[in-house]
Amino acid sequence: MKKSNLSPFSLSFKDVESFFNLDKIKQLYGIHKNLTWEDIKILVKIAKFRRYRNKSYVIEAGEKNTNVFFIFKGLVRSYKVNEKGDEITVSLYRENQFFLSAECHLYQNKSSFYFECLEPTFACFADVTKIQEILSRDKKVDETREFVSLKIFQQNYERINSFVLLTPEERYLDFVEKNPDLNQRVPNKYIANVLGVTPVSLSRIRKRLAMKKE
Amino acid sequence: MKKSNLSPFSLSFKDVESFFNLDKIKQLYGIHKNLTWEDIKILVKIAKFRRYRNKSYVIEAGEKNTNVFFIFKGLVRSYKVNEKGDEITVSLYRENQFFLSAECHLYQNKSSFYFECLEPTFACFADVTKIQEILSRDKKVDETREFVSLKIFQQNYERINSFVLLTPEERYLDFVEKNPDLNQRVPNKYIANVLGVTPVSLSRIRKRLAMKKE
DNA sequence: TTTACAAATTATCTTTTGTTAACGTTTTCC
DNA sequence: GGAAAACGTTAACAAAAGATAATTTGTAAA
Repeated sequence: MKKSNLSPFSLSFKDVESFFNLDKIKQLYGIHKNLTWEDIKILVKIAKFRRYRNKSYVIEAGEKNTNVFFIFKGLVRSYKVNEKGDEITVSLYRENQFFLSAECHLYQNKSSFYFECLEPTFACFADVTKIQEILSRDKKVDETREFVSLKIFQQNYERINSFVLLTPEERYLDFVEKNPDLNQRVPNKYIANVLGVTPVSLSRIRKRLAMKKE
Repeated sequence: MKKSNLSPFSLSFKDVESFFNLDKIKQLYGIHKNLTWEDIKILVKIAKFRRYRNKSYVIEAGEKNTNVFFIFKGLVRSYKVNEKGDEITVSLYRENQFFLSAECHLYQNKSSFYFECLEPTFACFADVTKIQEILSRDKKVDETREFVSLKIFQQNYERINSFVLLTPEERYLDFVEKNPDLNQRVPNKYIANVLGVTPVSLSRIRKRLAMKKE
C-alpha cells in the first residue's frame, strides 16, 4: 500500500538558501563559472517544492511528466516492471542530483518507469519548458546547464563502459568505492539490478569477496 | 602491422555537397529546423577531410585528440586493451555518425581507447574549440548541435537500459534488428564485445537461436 | 515483547558464460 | 598460387549466474 504525497508548496528565498548547498553543487558538477546565489534565484522562483514520503512515487508509469527534478535530500529509484511482473531497478538518484523521465522528455511518450522514493525525500521541480524559457534569457545559467548535462553524459558513458569492460564483481567493487554510503542506504536487491545481476547473485558475489579478504 | 593514413585535405563545397546527405542526417537526428546546405557551409569550411585505410587508426591510445569526427562512409570501432592484453571493443560508429574521444573531451585526458577503421573510411573532423567558436556565433547551427547531442544521449540511455533489462540473447536480437547490415559488416567478435559477452558465447547464442527457429 | 513482514542468505539444480584449445574455413599478403 | 594469419565454430571443463524455494536475519508494527 503506497501512501499519498504531500502537496507541492512555495518557499521564500531565505528558506531555500538555507538548505541549498551551492558550493557542493558547483564542485559536484565541475562548475567553474562565477555562479552565485543571485543567479540561481531566477530558477528557484519558478520551482515547486515538495516533500515525499518514503515509498511514495515521484513519477508513476503511464504518466507524462516533463518536470526536471532536483533532490535536496533523500533517495529515488527508477524501476520498470517486466513481463514476468518483476520490478527491475535501473537507476538510483540521490541528494544534489537531477533526474527526469527520459521517455517523457526525449520521446514525448508516457513514462514506462516508476520513480519511487527509498527514503523520505525533499525535492524541487519545474517543467522543462519553463526552465528553457529562463535559460534562453539568462546566458550564465544556461552555461551552468551545460556543466550539468556534461556530468550526466559522463556518468552514462562510464556506466556503459563498466558493463562492457568489467565483470559483475568488478562493477560491484566500483559501485561500493564510488558510493560507500549508498551501499548502506539502499537495499541490496536494488543495487543488484543496477549492476545488471540478480539479488541472489549479488549475495554470492559479496560472499566470494568476503572469503578473498581473509 | 598497421598502415599509415593518408593526409587530410580540403575540398570544394561542391565536392562535399555531392556526398553529404543532409536529408538523411536531418532524419537520423530528428532535426526539424529549416536547416539548409548554406547553414552547414560554415562548418564545412573549417573541417578537414581524410580517407582512412582499412585497419588504420583515427585516434590512438595515449593521444590527446579533441577533434569531433563525422563519418561519410565506412566504419570505426573504439576499443581498449585490458590488463590481460585483450582488445575489448566498446562501440561501433558508422556512416552519418559522429564520434570523439570522450576522455579527451570530458576529462582533458589522453585517450585510453583506440579508434580503428574496420573498413576504408572517409570522414571529416574539426577541433572542438573551433566548432564552438562557430556555434557561439551561429544560433541556427548551434540548435542543430542540440539535436545531435540529444540523439547521442538517447542512444546511451537505451544502451544502459539494455544491459539492465535484457539478457545477452535479447541484446543480440535487438542489435540485429536495429543494425541488420552491421551484423554482416562487422566481425562477430566485435559485436560480442559491444553486447558485453565473449565471442565464444555469442557463437553459442547464435546457435541456440538457430535451433529455436526450426 | 511478540508478531508479522520484508530482506538477505543459503541450498539445490539448471542454464549460461568464461576459458582454453582444437578444427575447419576464409581472408590476407607475399 | 601458397603460406600465414584471422575468424567462427565447436568441444570440454570450470566458474558463475539464473531460478526457485527454504531458512535465517532484520525491521517495523501491534
